[in-house]
Amino acid sequence: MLSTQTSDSRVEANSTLHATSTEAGWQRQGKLWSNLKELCDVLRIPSAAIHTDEELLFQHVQFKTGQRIHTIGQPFDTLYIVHSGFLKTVLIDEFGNEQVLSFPMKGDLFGVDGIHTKRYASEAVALSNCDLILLPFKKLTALGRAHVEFEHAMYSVMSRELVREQAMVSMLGALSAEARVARFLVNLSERYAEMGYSSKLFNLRMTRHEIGSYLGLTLETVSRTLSAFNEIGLISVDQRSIGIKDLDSLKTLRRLPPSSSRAKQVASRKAKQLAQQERPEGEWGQVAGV
Amino acid sequence: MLSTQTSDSRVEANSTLHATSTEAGWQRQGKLWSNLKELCDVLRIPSAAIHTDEELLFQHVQFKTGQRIHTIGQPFDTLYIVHSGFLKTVLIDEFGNEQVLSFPMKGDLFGVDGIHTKRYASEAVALSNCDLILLPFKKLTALGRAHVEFEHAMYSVMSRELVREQAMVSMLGALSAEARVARFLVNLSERYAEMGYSSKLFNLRMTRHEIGSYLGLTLETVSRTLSAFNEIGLISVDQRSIGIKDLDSLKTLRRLPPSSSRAKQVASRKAKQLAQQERPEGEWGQVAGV
DNA sequence: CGACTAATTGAACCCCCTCAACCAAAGTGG
DNA sequence: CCACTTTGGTTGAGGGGGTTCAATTAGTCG
Repeated sequence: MLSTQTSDSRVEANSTLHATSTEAGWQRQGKLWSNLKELCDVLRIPSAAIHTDEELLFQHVQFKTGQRIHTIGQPFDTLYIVHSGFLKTVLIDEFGNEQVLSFPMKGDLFGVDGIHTKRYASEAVALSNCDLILLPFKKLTALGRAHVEFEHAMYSVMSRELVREQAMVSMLGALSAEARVARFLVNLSERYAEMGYSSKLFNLRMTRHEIGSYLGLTLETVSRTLSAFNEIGLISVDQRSIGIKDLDSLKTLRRLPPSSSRAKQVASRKAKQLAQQERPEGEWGQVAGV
Repeated sequence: MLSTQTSDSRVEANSTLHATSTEAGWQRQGKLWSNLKELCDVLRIPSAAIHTDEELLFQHVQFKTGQRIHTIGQPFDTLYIVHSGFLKTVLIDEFGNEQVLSFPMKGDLFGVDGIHTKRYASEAVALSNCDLILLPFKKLTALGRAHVEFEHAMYSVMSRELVREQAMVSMLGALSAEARVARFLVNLSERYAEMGYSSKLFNLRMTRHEIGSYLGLTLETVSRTLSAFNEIGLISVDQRSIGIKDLDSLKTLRRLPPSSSRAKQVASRKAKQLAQQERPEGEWGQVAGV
């Protein structure tokens, strides 16, 4: 099983470049520079039309677990692209409470919120050792003028971020706690798959508290929900280790419809063998599974 | 199942003659074209460095109350800037439930979510008669290459949208119903002020249901909260008419985790409403009841 | 090994939702 | 003109989903 330990930069099979740093490249000095094509590849931007003879290079920078990449109010001048590793971005309210906004990982762009006010509106913290590509905003705008495709791509990436935020708003506004946790797991699974890791077995990089903050729940509710999913066979849980057992049920898990359907706690407790549903679409899907 | 008035944009017999005095200029055909400077002004973008001799013109288009500007999945090619009027953007889930994402009004940009997938990810509906400026995406990118300031401004506007969404996520994830409604009112008040309207007395353009959807609450909770604010003197409410009475209290109203903050508000209420002890103890926190 | 953080689990509470009744305003049609 | 319907808003009663408080266990690091 792919232990989701410190990120392994060799997972990128598409890139033909020689692996500069062998593995665990972050701590030595990691990769130091990327060219434009590599940058586009990481961002999942079609780099076909990019002039590969471009001289432009983009600096990398490494952060260790717990380090802060930028803080709220700090003057903005560069965007960050995750080359490897895991992070969180948080808002901090007037009482010092953290509100997790996102969990950037490979291919994700962050820092965009700083463009408007020229100061970062959020704080980014490394949840693991990270290798980030620096994308100075000035260089970005210059690139946009030089390469039409790149300009379009940057708009596209920012649009993608906006759509993602919209999905978050929709989720927070309409879904039950169980549905939120289920979607969170499915989302994580898909992102791991995109990154070349196992989508069925992975380790969470964040605490229950951070998950709860991200989903608008308390850490206890997150823990309970994971335990419930474990009991009914949707997943297996052991601390940070998550095994996806029944992806379809997780995907179709919605807000528990009105009241007629069986209580969820009953299902989790004793409904291990009553896996029948007479409805065309049991909102809980196949419970039995294994 | 009931599909909601598909692209048939014909609305109720709203004669073009009878003018709604609030927003003049939309009727007939309103303004037909804006130049770049006007566009920047509406977007609150510094237009100093813009060449005023620019030939480029931007077309306007008018929509009447209830009409749909774009739908989910519709091919994307243009952004919209609100010149006058009020709208809502919504997501529609698999069961047909609307999730309100934003209430665009003068100076706001929408349609950005369509850039990424080349199809609109949300639906925009006019809540009043509207005058919109069309901003074809191709024209935008061309402008960005021609005018450095404009390119920066567009990034800035998109960044602003992202920050706004982040604030929504934070609110939905952490604030109580009362705090959400209070923030919503403060936010509305400020936006009205920016637009030159009164910040103390205005009419809501949206239903309780739409407010609730936007805030992640039910319409009943919104209604009750507004009534409660009315009772303790923070606002005055009469249907769609809102009067802001105590802006500071609205601004400082937060989640009430400990009972201390509740006690404060109770005291505030008693101080202001000592006269009436007759009515049954309201829903406002079960002060003495139970 | 202790000290600390993270996670699990239980019990009680309460905020908000659900369901429901009622009201007001604005159409609609006779 | 007035019944009738529709839409939007208010308010009440009750229940439940999630929080809060609290105790226990597991994992981590000095």
